[in-house]
Amino acid sequence: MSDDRVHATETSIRVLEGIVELDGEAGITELATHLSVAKSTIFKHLNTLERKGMVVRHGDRYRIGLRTLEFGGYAQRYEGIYDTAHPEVRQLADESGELANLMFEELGKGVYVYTAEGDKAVDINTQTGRRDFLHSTGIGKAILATFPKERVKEIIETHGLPRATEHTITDEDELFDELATIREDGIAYDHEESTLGMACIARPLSTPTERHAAISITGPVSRVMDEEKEQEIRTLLDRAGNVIELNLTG
Amino acid sequence: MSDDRVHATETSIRVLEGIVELDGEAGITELATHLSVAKSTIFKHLNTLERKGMVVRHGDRYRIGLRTLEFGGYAQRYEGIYDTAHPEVRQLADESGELANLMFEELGKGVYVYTAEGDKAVDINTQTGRRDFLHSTGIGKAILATFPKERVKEIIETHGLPRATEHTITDEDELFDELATIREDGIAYDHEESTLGMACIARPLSTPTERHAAISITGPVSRVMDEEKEQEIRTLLDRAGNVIELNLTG
DNA sequence: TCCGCCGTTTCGCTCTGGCGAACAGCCCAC
DNA sequence: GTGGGCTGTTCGCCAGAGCGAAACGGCGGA
Repeated sequence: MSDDRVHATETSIRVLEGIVELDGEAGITELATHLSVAKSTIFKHLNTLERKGMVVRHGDRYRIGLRTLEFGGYAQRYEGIYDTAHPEVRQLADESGELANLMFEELGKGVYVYTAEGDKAVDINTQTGRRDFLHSTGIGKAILATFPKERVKEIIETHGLPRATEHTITDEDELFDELATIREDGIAYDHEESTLGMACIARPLSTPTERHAAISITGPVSRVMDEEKEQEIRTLLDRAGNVIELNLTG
Repeated sequence: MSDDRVHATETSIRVLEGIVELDGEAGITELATHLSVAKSTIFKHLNTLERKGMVVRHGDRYRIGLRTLEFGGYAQRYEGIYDTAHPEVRQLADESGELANLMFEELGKGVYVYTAEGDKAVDINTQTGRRDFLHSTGIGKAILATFPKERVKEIIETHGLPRATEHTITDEDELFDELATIREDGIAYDHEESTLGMACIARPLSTPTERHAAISITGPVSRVMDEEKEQEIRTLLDRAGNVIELNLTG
């Protein structure tokens, strides 16, 4: 590992990040002050990014361009898991009526790689590509449970255990206890740990690749945690998980 | 328009493009020869891109990272059209059983921003984020029909009218005639113009934003072009289009 | 064991990315 | 109208960074 890096590329990416941080839309001066970089610098970067479609301008405002979506599509597709898993996740959404998710780990955080809405699903902004901490969601904890203790410690070191709600697990020991339970049980729960009022039941996927992944169903506590419904969801997750794992090894 | 540009950023993006061109996965030397750039240069760029999650390495192979998917999500979301249109497109897929698409124009090409599969849908690789020429697909022609003639000429100048199949329209005058028909009719057809055996019926969306868009249903010629089914699809597209346009202006 | 391929590192030279300041266009207040 | 303050845009300079060529090291196949 060396510190050979291309500084200009980093600034360009910071420009993209800046646009996101400024609610997806920004002007040149706005970005310059937000990132503490000279206006003229931002100008040049936006110019090149626009030329490549990574950014698009509406008048004098810049937004993230659809070109990024193209690259995103490749990122999805070239993980074999996606192809076999996404129809199952969609079916999960149809059968449960709730929100179904597929998450991959990357750089110690969780990325929603596919999300499907059932007919009763709440309109929470869980959208494709979103990144989330692993410790504060059920689906994230399911992924963490598939990692060796060392790796989990590494992740905690880099990202910490920030609190999302009053129920978020922020204590390291408590987290390790929880992960042990998940490993035994094969299922992870999330009781309002990432969003108040929302619960989530998740199942890790054991994959032949280096990519760690999990699937989950999310919904309002009242619906998802109802004893009968909970059993039904566990069954659905298990079936889907088995199908995916079977197709992957097959 | 000036030629102020950040060369290093362009190389970084070319690296991403290179990975895609090499079927989504590449090594350093491979990329260096493919892009005619020094190995050490590629090395540095990949290092930087990896640190930012734009690229991910499995052993000594590099792939597009999921970080791009995150940016892609923002690109989708910050077009108001997406939020109101994507549930309708999903419903189109469910009702027709075929493939339903939502396309936006960007930089003179068409981007599939949302795609949904019905239960009989063929597994063609029309995936989210894919870019296509506008002249050689039904949904693309629907978008072209919403542009003034000048803009269409510009697009032809930059991208040409490359042939995809023997049925692709490659003559400029013929294309303009076709676009006139589409404007009158409100519906665009694609008879094996982009893929042999496949047909597509599309409807332009008139939006209050600068983004030009269209929706379509795609399937095998035998199914989609059946007279009865064709009428059904036209009705479905019209209903969905009206709902979307109503929600956008409302 | 050697050869060849690949990723990694080193090392200069050149060029360019980044800055600050000046310029230009727009809109609003007055 | 007209001036001030906000944009985006351009100019020119200089340290430093991007890039290439070549050398290094590690792995695997012949």
